[in-house]
Amino acid sequence: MSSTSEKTPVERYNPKVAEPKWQEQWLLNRLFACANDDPRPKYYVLEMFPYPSGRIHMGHVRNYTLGDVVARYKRARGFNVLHPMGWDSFGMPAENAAMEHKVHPKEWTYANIAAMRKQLQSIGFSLDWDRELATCDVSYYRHQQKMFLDFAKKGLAYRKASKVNWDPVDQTVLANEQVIEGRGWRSGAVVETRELTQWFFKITRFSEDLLEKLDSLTGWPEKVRLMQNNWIGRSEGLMVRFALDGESAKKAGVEAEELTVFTTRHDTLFGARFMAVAADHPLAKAASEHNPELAAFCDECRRVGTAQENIDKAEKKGFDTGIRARHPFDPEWTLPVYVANFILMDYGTGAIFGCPAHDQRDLDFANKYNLGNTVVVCPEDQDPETFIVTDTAYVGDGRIVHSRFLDGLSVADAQEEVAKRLEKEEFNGAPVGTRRVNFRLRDWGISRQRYWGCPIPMIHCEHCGVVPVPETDLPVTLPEDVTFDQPGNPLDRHPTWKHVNCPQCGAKARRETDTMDTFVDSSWYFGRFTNPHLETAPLDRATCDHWLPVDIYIGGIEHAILHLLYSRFFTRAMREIGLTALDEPFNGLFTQGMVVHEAYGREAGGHWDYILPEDVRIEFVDNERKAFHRGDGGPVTILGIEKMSKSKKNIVDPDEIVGSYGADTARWFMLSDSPPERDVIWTEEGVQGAFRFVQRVWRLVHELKARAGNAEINPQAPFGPVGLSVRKAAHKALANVTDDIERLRFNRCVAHAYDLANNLQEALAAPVNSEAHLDAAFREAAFILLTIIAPMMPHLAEECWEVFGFEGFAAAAPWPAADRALLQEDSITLPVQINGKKRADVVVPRNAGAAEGEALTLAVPDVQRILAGRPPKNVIVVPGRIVNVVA
RNA sequence: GCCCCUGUGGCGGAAUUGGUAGACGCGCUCGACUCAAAAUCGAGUUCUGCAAAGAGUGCUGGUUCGAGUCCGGCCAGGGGCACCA
Repeated sequence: MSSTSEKTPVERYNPKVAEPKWQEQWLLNRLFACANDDPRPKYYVLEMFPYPSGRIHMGHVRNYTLGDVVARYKRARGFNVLHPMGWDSFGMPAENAAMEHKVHPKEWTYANIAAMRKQLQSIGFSLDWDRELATCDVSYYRHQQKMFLDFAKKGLAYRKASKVNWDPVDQTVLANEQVIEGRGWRSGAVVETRELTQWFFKITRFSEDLLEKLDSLTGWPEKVRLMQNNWIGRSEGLMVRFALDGESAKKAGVEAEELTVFTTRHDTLFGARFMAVAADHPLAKAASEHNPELAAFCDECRRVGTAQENIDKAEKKGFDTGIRARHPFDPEWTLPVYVANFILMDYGTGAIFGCPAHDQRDLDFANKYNLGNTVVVCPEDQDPETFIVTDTAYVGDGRIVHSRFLDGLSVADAQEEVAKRLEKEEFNGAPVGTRRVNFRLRDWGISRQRYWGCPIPMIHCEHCGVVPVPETDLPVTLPEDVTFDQPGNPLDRHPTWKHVNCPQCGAKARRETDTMDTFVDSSWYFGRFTNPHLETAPLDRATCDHWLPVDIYIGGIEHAILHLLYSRFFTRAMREIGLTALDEPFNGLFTQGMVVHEAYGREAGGHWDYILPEDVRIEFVDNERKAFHRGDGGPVTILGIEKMSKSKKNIVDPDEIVGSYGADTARWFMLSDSPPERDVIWTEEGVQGAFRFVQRVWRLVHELKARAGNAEINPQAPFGPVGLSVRKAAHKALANVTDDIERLRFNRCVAHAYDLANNLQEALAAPVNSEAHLDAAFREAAFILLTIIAPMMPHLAEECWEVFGFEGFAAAAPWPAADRALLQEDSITLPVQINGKKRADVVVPRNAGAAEGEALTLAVPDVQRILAGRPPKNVIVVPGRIVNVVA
């Protein structure tokens, strides 16, 4: 580059050279390796680990950038920071790849991991790679198998029959999310409801605790706590045992003498008109045996299944079993017992008493079968004699009516009265009523008919039943010689793998061929990171309890329930088997927004032909943004801003961005525009803006270097006006960034950095010939500027650090404290409002009281002009803030 | 249906938590440099208005000396749950 100007232009900053250089230096100097026995206070930063799909996407870049800023900042603040990375590496896509590309899942997965590791390293995340783990490593999942056995011993893992979505073509269980419009998402086959015996984790043992401890998770977003609260779904009610009329039961061929229901509205017991049970209820099954019509009805109910759409469409239907139940307060009063399609077997007892007047579903049902209704709760503003219910049930509060001894009571009092009486009432030697807390939460079914997962270490023996694999035989490893040329579970059709001898009796037995849900793998990896190479146990208790809970856990909101709830369950289960003393795994939780991008397309024969952003050119025509195709120049429609997805082609590849602008630019842009919890819109202009700033910092640092001395700052030195303003700007920025980084307000940190750069540029342009200590002020300002950008743009900071010759690495430098004395001005300018509108300014001494403030305000010419001689009615002086004159 | 969140310039957003609305960035306009472009630098950019001034944080009412912020009622957008007895 040639130059004719006085200043020697600085060569542009080249991230392609600088970034790999510093990444290598950090690694060589082991700056991010973290020791368990370090005496400094600990800080555990964790981002949700990725599935190794093959390439990282912008969502990953955002997620790990957010975590990296915190990790680097906390390191600078003197913490021993644990910031690890791993791979959630079991799961379906590897098997799909095997089926489609004839590549072994293991090979595919580890190749992806290698590629993605390289990508992550190119972005300069300060990760401790010594602790890397993949859940498909035998050294990881062997411990999971051990935990499974320990859980089983404690009753936390068990087998039971349950209904599942079964894909008859792929011959596997599908999760609810994998059933689209009643068909398997891969095969397109109509999904059947099957009753299969599956392995479950007893998450419901901790329902109460999982709910209660939500209150202690003050570092979690309110929204996530609320979602978990709803998911666990606690409700208080009463279990009520209804005696069955013997004669009618006998006629129906049923031996049962009673029917138990769960209710939260026992105050409406006198409004009962019928009873209803689920199609799978034992009573329905027993009665079906003697009644083919009823059996057919029950089959029909089962077929409708659990798909949401069916539920929405389905009409309330029932079938009278002929059985009659006796009212608990009046043996002469009998109620018909129906089998009904809207009763769920797995909530409560699978049976209800129907009170049509005060429950919409019951009312719909009663109206269809002409069962009538009795109003027993009357709204306060209604006359009990005239208040009736026809099509809309009344579910609100009110006075109890038409209910014998309950009349006149409130809903709450009536519930208490009913509970008290029925607790004392006896039937067959036990109380009729029992108070009961019921939860919506159900146990976690973990069996998957898949190959690429953690094998469940159990053996089925004809003589001994289900027998655990002896611990000495662990791990149960996946066989490698498997085929994917036909549907179904490769483990099941492997010629030898499943054939084993029973560990108890030695007879020929069958290995469990189901593997675990991949959510199991991710439910404890955060603990494993604390001691990832431990061979003798999943965790070392002391180490685990030292590091956990995770101080800040960062990831997407989509895991608000599943992963986060499962991890909370696992922590409790691990506590029961003595692995930890921990209450909760994650102290702080941050849910980041998505990376979204404009989508572009052209209409082509009734469908949208999407176009990659890189093939689109944006121009302004008459002040309007227009898009054109870079290839043929034709007009392109700008579609909405959406989540980056392959199908809409609105994706930007991190490698491309890092390749053309560098990692720091990508990181800076990710942090700059939107608050981290909101979606960020990825734009080419925004990236260029970030890149401009990278270059601007580079130039600025060189200009500062040219003006700065080598002397350290002496705060007592007599600074001139420029030096003082430089120092004030620098320390203000430092104080602001410190404050905002602690609260994860990175978009504001970015703004403060811009502010400081603007201020410094202004100061450099100021016509100063000589001013005492100005060189030291510039040196200090450069140091502060680099300190505050270092967590966000670590490579640039490092390169500039070297330009200035500051000591050591920027990445290892301690965080300086802002000089608070510089943040206070001697006199301040207060806005003056007159009747709430800003009209003037007044300059007052920093410590001016209300009286002095008022006097100075009333002396301001503008104020006097507006008041025009009239005395103000009131003057409110908020010291240091504002003055409001009421005229 | 129930529960929750969010509405601020052309755009992303800021506003010390009741105290100067629009920081900072993007975009746009004008100018300087250049043969030219890029890069860079300077000026401007909520709306109406030449200006003085006035209006302004989804709409509407209220509390307050003072409301983007608090309260009531609407409207719009987004999310979660849902035959849960």
